[in-house]
Amino acid sequence: MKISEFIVSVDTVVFGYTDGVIYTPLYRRTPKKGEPFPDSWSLPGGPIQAEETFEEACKRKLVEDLDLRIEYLEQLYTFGSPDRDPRRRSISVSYLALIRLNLTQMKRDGTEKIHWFPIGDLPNSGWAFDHESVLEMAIKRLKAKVSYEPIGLNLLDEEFSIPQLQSLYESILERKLDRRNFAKKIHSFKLLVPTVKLAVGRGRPTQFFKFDMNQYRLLIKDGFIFEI
Amino acid sequence: MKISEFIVSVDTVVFGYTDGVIYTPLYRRTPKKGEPFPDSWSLPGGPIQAEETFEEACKRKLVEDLDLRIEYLEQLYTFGSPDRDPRRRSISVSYLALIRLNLTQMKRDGTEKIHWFPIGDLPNSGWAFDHESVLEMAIKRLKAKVSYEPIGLNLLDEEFSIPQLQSLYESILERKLDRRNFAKKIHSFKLLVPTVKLAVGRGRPTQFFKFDMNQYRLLIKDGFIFEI
DNA sequence: TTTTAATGTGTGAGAAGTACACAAAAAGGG
DNA sequence: CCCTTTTTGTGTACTTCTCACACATTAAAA
Repeated sequence: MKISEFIVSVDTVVFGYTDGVIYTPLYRRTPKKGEPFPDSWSLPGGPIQAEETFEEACKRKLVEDLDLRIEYLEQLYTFGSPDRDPRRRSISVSYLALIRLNLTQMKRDGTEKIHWFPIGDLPNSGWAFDHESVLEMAIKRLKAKVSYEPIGLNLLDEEFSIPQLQSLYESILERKLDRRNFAKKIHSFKLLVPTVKLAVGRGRPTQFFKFDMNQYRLLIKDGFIFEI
Repeated sequence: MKISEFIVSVDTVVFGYTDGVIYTPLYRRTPKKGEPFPDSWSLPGGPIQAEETFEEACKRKLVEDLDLRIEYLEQLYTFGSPDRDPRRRSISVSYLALIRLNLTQMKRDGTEKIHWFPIGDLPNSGWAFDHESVLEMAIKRLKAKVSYEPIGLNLLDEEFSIPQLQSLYESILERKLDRRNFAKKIHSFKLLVPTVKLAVGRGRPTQFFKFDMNQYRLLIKDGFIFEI
């Protein structure tokens, strides 16, 4: 029997959050001889090297191409239909990454080959490979997972307020939540520890919190389920 | 930059159900020159061919090696740490499959290289590659998914009774469920259509049902969530 | 000083989950 | 043939969670 070998790449869907909007960076492919999909939008990623794990490859590419530090990384899905790459058979292991968005860096990217798109306002054509499906799947996964695991926190600063957390959830889930019920639920977990008060902006000053990850891990072992 | 190529395989965790027990078939590797893990237990699977999709490769291997017809197939996870195959870098895209168990076939398998293990009584050593982790992950996925998608039905005959369905759930979830509350919940979905009555065995005869998949798909579009 | 904007907190009604008991139908045993 | 055993089918009360909703507090802006 003939055993074939394939090119294996990683592609990472990165999500960052600021001001009520979730952004994802896309890379505009430069026209190059022998490279398919010139000028199309693609996810950051590329072939993995002989001795690195998938995760290492994701992180390496994100540092090389976007200078990004990842807070959270999970495998999403592996795409490998025989016709996904017009050149030759290729496999793409896709990942979902969450970061704390750095605004100044994001601004800078706007002028280069990287563009940050709000996930509600993505390009509707000009996608490379199957990357539009990958991104769709990542958005679906984020929406589903944020409801039963506290991964959303990786999109916020380490210290955050309840209103900030609520806005984040509202952005991801695309629906309004009741302020009082949200706070009640969050507090019922007893996983937030208050930090210093910050009084920026109008209105009553907001209490800031940190997430108690150790306590969370303990509760998980006892069968606790975080659920928004 | 050097671009490497890798062997890509599929490995499938198959689950079948009968008499209150979930079984999975494992393959005992024959000692062969150049083949790692002689006499170890491995999942059914193998290298994918140049022009087939992952799913096609799964199905082909299961027919070739086990003569199995699949009711349900979903991608599980992709394993590819650099040291998982002692020979060379290899990638395994793992799948989870559900079948309607054929008892006579399962009996026959017992005398050959395939053994069907109850998932509560797996070998505790002698595993090939990372296949023990793959199977663990598949069991976790099955347990989680059966609660919010009606995939368990793929393990039963097309016509089944409520008590049969309940036993299946109890086997997968590893806990007893209340008969009345279970029936109430199942009926509340209005997704079961009664078929002929069968009166085998002692006790009051049982009503059999079919699952109305079309109706289910309609409800899903309206945001309905199946939840046990 | 008054107004405006934002945060913080409690209560009651309805829905859903959970515990629980008795009736019906058929097979097994004397 | 009747009584017992086994298994299925169904309803009700109690508890828990969900969801809608209003007023007090604090500081900036007018």
